[in-house]
Amino acid sequence: MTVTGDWIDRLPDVAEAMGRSSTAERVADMLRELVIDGALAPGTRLSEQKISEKFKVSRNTLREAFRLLGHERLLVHEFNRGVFVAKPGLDDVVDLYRARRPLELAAVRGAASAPAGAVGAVRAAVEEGEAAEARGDWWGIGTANMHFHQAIGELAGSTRVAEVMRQLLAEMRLAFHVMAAPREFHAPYLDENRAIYERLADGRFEEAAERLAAYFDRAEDQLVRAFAPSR
Amino acid sequence: MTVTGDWIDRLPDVAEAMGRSSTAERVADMLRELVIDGALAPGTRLSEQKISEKFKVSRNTLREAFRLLGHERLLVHEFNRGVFVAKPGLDDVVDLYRARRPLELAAVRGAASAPAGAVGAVRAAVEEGEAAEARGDWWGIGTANMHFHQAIGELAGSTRVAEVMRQLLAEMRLAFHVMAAPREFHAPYLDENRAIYERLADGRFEEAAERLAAYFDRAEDQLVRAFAPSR
DNA sequence: TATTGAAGTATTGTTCAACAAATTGGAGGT
DNA sequence: ACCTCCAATTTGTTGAACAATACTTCAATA
Repeated sequence: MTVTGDWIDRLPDVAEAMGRSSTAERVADMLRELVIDGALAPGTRLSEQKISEKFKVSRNTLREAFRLLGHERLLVHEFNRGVFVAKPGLDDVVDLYRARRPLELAAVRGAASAPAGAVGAVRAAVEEGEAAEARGDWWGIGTANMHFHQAIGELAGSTRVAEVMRQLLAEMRLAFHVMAAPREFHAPYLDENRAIYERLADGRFEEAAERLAAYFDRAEDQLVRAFAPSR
Repeated sequence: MTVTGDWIDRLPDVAEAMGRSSTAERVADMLRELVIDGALAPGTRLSEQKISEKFKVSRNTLREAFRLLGHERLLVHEFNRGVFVAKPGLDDVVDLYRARRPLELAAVRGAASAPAGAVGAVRAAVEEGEAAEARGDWWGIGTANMHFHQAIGELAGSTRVAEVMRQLLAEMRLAFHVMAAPREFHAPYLDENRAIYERLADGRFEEAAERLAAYFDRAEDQLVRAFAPSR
């Protein structure tokens, strides 16, 4: 039995499953959720004192959490003034699309060598969206749409691309809170997402990419228009 | 004279020029330089106590700096164990190229709408490399090469793309420290960089992109081979 | 010999209290 | 309405303290 073999190497990384996380990270997780869900409106100032009292953590720990979220562009840290919930403007939205487009398109075009299960995740996101639509949960549709694009990014099979996508999409989410009528925004894309998925599943990657490109054109255009009033 | 006009808006952001930065950021800057230049070898453990004494900052402030660099993947933070200089492996190098490729290629293909001065930055990087070669400064060649690709990324005209590129390239820099013979690695690409620049300056973007793609193939292949021994 | 267990030590995680430095807001004078 | 000055508030940073965890050492055991 001392012939351990190497099955041990194949064990999943349990590190995270156990409570292996700092309180700063947990605080950051909470704040991230609050920001993304819109509980904290863009532009809101986050007082160190109040929040550290509310969460029962020290100011130092809270500041670590702020640093985390600052790097994700969900909060902006103004020196000697405090941290605020980011308030994406029109220029930010344009910038976001400029970053997303090449990453997502390349991921789809190269989906032939996507990691196992990646296409399945795309399908899951499509169905998640359709389910949300069925029960009239428009915010759920938006969430599913984010999951869809996250899954698209995952096709690239790159940890870093996935990470970047996660950040970009979280910021998109914030942008939706700033714009005029987010409610009707996502629904029209449900069919489009399914169409993209089906081509993906069929191995017609170039077709899928073209559709995705068209999606980007339309979505950006629409979102930019929705931003016209503000900023 | 009260007709201030709007020239004031065009002033450069002075915020950073004045001492407008936290000590945590300054500490992070120093550490970043040390890590990128190889003064701190990959895998090195960074003791909070020793470094905070050396830099004369409190542990709390130092930890904020660690958080910053951790997000850039230059340091890895292992819970309850400390922070270490990241030690990129073969898989990381592959991942880095997977992220860089689509971003840089898209930037070059769309260079027609690059911001003013962006192409000039590419040229500057090319010449910086040639100057370094002339005086036999091989590490300078590597630096110039990073600047070249950073400038390529800048063609996309996106703050976020530029930021992502900066991070990816800093990590590449780390990878070079791990690999076998970094010395001879960069020099062969000097001519290639110039060729790409010239096509860029001539508006032959697709040609430039094709050359860049070929560069990626060669470089990744070569780098992966250089990693064979370790990890 | 190799593995397990039980100290003791060193390091990180987190909190707290204090003070310096900067921004904000308003009172008061012009 | 505008400017100056002052006070209140908030952030920036420090140092010390304690808890929780990891690392080391060494003895005991199979």
